[in-house]
Amino acid sequence: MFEEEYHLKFFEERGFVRKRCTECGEHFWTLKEDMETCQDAPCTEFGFIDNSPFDRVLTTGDMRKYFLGFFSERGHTPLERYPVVARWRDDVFLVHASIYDFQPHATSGLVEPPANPLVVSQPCIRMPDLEEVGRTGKHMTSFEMMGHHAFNSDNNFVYWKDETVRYCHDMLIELGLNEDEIAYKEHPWIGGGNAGPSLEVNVRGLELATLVFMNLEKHPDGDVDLDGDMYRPLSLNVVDTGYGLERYVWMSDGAPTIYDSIYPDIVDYICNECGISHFLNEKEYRFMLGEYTKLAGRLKKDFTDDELMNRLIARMEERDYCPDRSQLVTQLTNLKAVYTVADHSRTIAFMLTDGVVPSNVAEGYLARLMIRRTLRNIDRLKSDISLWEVVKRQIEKFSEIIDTSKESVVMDIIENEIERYHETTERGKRLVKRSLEKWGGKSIPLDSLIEFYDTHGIHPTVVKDMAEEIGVTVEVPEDFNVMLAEMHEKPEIQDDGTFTAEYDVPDTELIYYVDSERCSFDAVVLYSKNGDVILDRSCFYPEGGGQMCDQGTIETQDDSYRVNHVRNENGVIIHELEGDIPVGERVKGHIDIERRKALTRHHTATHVIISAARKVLGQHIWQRGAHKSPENARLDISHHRRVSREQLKEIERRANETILKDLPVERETLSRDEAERRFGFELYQGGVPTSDIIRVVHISDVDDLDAQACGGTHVKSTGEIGFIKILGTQRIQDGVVRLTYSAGMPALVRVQEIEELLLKTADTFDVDIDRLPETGERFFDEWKERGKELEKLKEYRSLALVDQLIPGEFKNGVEFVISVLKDIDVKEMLSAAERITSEGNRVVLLASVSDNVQLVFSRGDGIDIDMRHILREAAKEINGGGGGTERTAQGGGKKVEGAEKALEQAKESILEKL
RNA sequence: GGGCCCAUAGAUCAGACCGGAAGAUCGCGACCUUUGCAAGGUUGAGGCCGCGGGUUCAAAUCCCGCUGGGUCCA
Repeated sequence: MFEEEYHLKFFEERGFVRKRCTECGEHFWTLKEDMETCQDAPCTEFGFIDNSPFDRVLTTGDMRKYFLGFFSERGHTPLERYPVVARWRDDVFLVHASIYDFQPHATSGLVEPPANPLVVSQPCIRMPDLEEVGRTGKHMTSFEMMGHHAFNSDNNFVYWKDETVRYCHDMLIELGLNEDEIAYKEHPWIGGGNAGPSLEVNVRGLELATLVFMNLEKHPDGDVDLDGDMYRPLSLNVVDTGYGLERYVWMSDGAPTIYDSIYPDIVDYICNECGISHFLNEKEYRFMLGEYTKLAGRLKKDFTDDELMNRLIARMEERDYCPDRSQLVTQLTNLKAVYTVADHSRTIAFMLTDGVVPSNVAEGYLARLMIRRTLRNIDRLKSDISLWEVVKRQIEKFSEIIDTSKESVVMDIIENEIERYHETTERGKRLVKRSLEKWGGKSIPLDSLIEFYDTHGIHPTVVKDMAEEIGVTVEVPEDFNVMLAEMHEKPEIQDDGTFTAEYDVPDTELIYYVDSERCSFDAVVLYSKNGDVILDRSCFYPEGGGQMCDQGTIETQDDSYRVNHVRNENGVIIHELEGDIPVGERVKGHIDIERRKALTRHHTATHVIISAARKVLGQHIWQRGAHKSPENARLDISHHRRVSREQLKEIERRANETILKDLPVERETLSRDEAERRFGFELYQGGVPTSDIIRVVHISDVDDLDAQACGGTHVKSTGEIGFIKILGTQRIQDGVVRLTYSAGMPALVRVQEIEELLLKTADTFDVDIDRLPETGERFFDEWKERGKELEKLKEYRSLALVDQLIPGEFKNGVEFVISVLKDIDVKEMLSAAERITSEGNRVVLLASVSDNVQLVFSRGDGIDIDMRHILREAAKEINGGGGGTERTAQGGGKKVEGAEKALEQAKESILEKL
């Protein structure tokens, strides 16, 4: 694939030869005629451990600086790194590669890239290799991808394959590498709807960079077939390179594992705390670990741990070391947990400081997953090491690239997560214990194991450990995870086929941006079909940014049409009305200005609220959704705890303070690039605009600057909002809190309503509203007391009832106690019947008449009749039914006048059966 | 965004599948036993069975909605 694409001038000039890897069969370019393999794992074993090919030892900071410097000197603009959570994209949660920063809008050509060419060191998070972390010595969940990118268009060619490879090659040589050692492996690249040729840069078993040349995009009409999908040439050709920062550092110091290279201090700290010896300056130990990493890197993913261990021991014995197998296994198992904690803690640090709030949904879940995994590993190490302590060390260690300002919030979040983890494990343990008791020494069935994990979050290994403590073996199938995955599998959601229609009209002139107070306008009809009317210009604000649309009327010379809904389709405003207006007609539009004003107040109020919430709850607050109607508005924010009453009142107080200060609400139209530079990604709280030019709305305050990219309508100054009343909070998801509030007149109306409710309630109790709480409490207490008293009295009454009913009528040696009562509870009748039938040879047939009829039939132990049958037959007389026990049945019906007859009938059938 | 689960006494949970008088254990109070403690015994208090509807003669139990919580997956 793309074979012809790889014959670069650079390769030719320098005398590279194209070879085929004897292991994997892929082609690669090298200066060394006799190079056999592609120099990537598993074809080539790591050859840099304790044997660095570089001429210097680098720290992560050194390498980052070096790389950025190298490319700056060669005309690249260095960029600040982006957050690890991809707020500007809706297709992914986390940044997996440096190019993600510029997708989809810069790579598609819709938006200019922030610089061209550019260089960045972008922290990335990759979860798919989670299980490999700590096991292979090289996998990490977070890493920095250093990348230099160039965006080539028809009228702006920057550089392409040749220069890219040249840069990479020069840099590696500058680091002291012998150029003979480099292999450029051909590796067609497909992903994210794009494709193109790519070269992997491999040295001594490690892939040091990937140079991707994106020049194709997926398109049904394309004529390039890749894996069954059709692709066509891209208008923009993008140089997408990725250099794994940590790998350079690792290669430079040749540590036995990447973790020992990147986090030696953290690894030491964890080992010390857990009492694990990890002395890399001991020759035998260092050799062992290095060989382990080499083997783990060389063997394919499906190796068994046993095989690996055999080979490792064999290698050690070659050196005349005599390892103890079980000790080795224990040490490596412990190390795996240590490395996992070291690796995950940095990922957690990146995620939380970049504003991810742990949750059960979206990227929040990924954060929780990392935290739980880490805590589980800490548990496995049987240590009381504090996760917060490790994360804190990571934040400090990587302060050059991690935001240290959020420490206190991050600590609070982690503490909260630890608490929850412990609660879940405790609850889980109790559940498992009960289940083990229930299955009484037998193994727990697989279904229960799945339920424990899927529903209660208890990992099967936890169940296994607990079961073994009490001597029960539990089999956890090897493919447990696969089974779970299959369970969750569901049919793919079909594209519903809806598409936005293309209208052949120019974009509508948006009057509401120019003059937000204007409520009537003249316009010409450009299009009208099925009630969808398009004008050349409009005041009508379409539904968007969580703000409901305007309503109003459009008038022609003779008619007036009500505008029910307004929408925006790619810059064209569509007015939905009942009927059509001929194209070309001149019309007058009027918007419902009161509705608009209410919407506007709620929109600005939303900005005020989010700013207040940030101050009260913390800088991690992020808008997860918002809705503004004329009556009220709601704002969903990311937050890890419930918002307390006090915090709520404080947010409300601050919001109203902002109103009282009557601060100007400023609108600015900025280039995307400038807006991002000035305000950061916090601009995109409400979503990411697709345009190059952004409208930024900000409320200037002395100590705060709330800025958002926002297309909604806003008041001129905060005083116009009048008054904000928070109506309530809701936790709509774990980690997401919804605030509902009202602004302006609707807020007052709501306050008045609440006052009404209070007054009405106070009136019922005949007290002042101030005394309502204590009065309510008193009434509730008294109500409970009376309930208890009533219970007692009824008990007495049932005693009296017994005396009143006996003796009954004797027939066939049985004493029949039969009575139709009035307003007696079933409970009383049961109680009386129980007493009566406990001695003598008695049958009790009771009915109580109120709105309906309740029956209680009971008999002494000596009489062998199923009272349920008797009762069900009798209940037919009152259109009812019943049930109970053989000895005592109860039931009832609706036909009050049949009560007597029912008892009579029951007596007859009992006599028949005696 | 999708799935699953839970809410009953101060705490932990039965009861729910299959509707028919609200239960256990721990904790709390009193008394007994004991020099005292620990422990044991006797006994008692403590429940809008999360909220609101519906079905039914009858709902903790079945159905619907809501609220609060847990959990797995993308």
